[in-house]
Amino acid sequence: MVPYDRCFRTLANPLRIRIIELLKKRPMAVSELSKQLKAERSKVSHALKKLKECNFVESERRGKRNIYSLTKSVLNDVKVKGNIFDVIKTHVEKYCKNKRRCKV
Amino acid sequence: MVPYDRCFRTLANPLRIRIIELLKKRPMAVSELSKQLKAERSKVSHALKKLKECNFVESERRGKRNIYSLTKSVLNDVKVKGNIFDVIKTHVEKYCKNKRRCKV
DNA sequence: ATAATATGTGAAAATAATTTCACATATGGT
DNA sequence: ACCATATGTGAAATTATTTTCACATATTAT
Repeated sequence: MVPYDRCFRTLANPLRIRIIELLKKRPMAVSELSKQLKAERSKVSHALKKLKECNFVESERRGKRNIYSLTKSVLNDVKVKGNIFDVIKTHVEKYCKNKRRCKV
Repeated sequence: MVPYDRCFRTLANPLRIRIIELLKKRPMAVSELSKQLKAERSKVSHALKKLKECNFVESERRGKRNIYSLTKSVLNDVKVKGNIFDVIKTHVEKYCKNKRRCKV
């Protein structure tokens, strides 16, 4: 079976990529992301859920807000010998072991 | 705008990934891919078309057959300083400049 | 020229993903 | 306790992708 096409599927979406681009600058709450992206709040919520399932982002409660930030997988530089697929493979092996959080 | 979500979209498909995995071994004709994958021939054809549009594969006529092989982008090792997205970016910038072949 | 083999392609049908919206939950302030 | 704010979530409606199939094209051999 193919273990990493789910990661690609999660990345195959303009909104989700734009979220990642925004979070590169700094961690943000859902409402702020929504505002910056001019996108429906619940749309952003759904997008973040999928990003989280693949361990591209993580979240932390701060008061009423949920602050989302990129995981090490996305923030860290890639040190992979191999091609584009090996990069995804590495991500899955390194960051998606917890089946509960990422059923890749 | 997002320039590389199209690449992710193309990779977000089990059949297309399996094709790439097979082509890692050696170049193959459509009918052989179809046989190995136990997938409809025209399904494989459609899949290859998308892979080609994103410059993941290329093809060469040999008699009646069309032999498909992976492009350098997929065969070569990644030497990218950056994260998973920089890898895709590099692919797009390096291999998808010809707008006629890849309208990313 | 005809037949056989290999592949490509458009479009309808089937499936899957995204969007939207109403409602659920959770926290903090009054 | 009640209200306001922030976010999550299920499900229907919408939209996009994949699959299937009939047919088109291309090459080779007879």
